[in-house]
Amino acid sequence: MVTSTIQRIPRVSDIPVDRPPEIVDTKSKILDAAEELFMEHGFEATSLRLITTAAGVNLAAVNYHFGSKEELFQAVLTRRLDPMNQDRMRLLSLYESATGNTPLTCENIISAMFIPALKLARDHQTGGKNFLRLLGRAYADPAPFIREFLSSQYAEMIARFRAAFSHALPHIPREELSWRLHFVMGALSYTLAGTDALKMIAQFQPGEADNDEKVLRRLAPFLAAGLRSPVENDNAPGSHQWFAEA
Amino acid sequence: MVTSTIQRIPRVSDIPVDRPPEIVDTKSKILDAAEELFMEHGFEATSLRLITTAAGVNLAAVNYHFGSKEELFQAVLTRRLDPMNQDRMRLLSLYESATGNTPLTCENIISAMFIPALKLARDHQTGGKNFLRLLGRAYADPAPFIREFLSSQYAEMIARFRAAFSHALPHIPREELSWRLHFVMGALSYTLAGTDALKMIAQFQPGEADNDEKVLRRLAPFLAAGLRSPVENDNAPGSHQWFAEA
DNA sequence: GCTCAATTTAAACAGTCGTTTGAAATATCC
DNA sequence: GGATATTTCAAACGACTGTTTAAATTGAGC
Repeated sequence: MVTSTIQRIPRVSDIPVDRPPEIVDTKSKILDAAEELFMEHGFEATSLRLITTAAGVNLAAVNYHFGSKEELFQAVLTRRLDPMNQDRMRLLSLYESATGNTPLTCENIISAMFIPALKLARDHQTGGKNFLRLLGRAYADPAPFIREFLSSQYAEMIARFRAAFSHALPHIPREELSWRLHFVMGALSYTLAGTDALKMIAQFQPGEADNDEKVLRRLAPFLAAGLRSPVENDNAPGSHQWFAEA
Repeated sequence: MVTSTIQRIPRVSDIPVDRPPEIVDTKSKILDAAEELFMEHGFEATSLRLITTAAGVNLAAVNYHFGSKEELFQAVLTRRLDPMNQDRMRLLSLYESATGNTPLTCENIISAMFIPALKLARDHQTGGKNFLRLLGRAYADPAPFIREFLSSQYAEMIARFRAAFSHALPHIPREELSWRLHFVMGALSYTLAGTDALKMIAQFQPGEADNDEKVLRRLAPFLAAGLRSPVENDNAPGSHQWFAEA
């Protein structure tokens, strides 16, 4: 019964990679260069001169086309983030209509979150890999304008997925579920951001093109198990005490 | 049988908070101010003039006592990170000797990782809360000198805990376990870093002093469930397909 | 071909950055 | 208490920052 619904669920390859026809105007050149350099050095450490030189355009072009460095950064993020979150919500709706009245599984919902990210990770042409790392790092950036921007960009998608998880896991209290969803988002962004930080913990040979995909294939079941885990009752007999107080 | 070993396990309150006797020399004043400002604005966005003004010392004092801005940042990290990781390993050894030949549970090992972090989170006097946020953000910082520094600082602790998890979860392949440990570290650092980012997903009222503790109490069981989850076999019948290929 | 708008360009703006310098002040030792 | 080492200080260094300006160039529309 579960497998019958899963078979009707679309595959990654069904989702077309929309490739805009090689735009080479100044605005796009700046966005591409900025995406790579912001990813590599972070927002503060990347100067406009570095970006405009790499893009082969005049220094003043950034302020002319985007207004300021901050607005350029937001434009870099929103160019891919907005379509990705739209994809996520569309995919979730597709799953829901495919399964009819039977609630989605955690795996379904996580797939709806991860597949659009995977789509970017696989898009070697348009620099999607760069973007995922940039996004993961933007999450941890202390700059208020970045936090507020991401917050507004994610608000709709988060609300949508929280409702889906709430449906799939009716026995988990609302507040607990919010936290678990936060953990999922955190693990995802951290994992996407740290492609080279992995050397710290595991020694893998980088360079494989589909590395991100392999990581997400391990991360998804890990998170699904966490989402489904029974809610701890502090005083229940037999439960683990974790960080017991005096 | 499990509970019998757990009862012998030390409690958080058993671990003394060592409070150095209010050092007020120039070096410490700089470290304290730098810790708070680096946490608030990040490494690049924090100027030495901001730090020295806040510390009430001369601008040249940083270069005199620490050599450079980068070395100051490393000193800020190492001041608390090194003792915390030592605590973690000591606690893990304590658990192991307490349970004798019976392998530790995931909960035990996670406790050994989290309790020293909690100890800092509770240490309102010496700015431990600031430090945890700073640490979480340093994880995601793209600056190579930060990544290399953290990598060397964590190497020993990570190896120690990987061995412990390998003992507790013998059925999980080595590479899979490395990834899961990475997910645990990521979720922990992301959670500690994002005290205000939480507003993005869940709407909580901040200001509670023991907020970090409450979060970790939810995060620990979530991660334990992920660590223990069965290893997925891609082609096994009945297993979820996740991101099915064509 | 002329007009008017959009875009690109070089140059300069007013600051801030991390770091260095050499003298002044303080602490330490015999 | 005088000599010596350590620490503090104000000032300046050269380089780099995001942004603005006004002139030069380009592109359509008619």
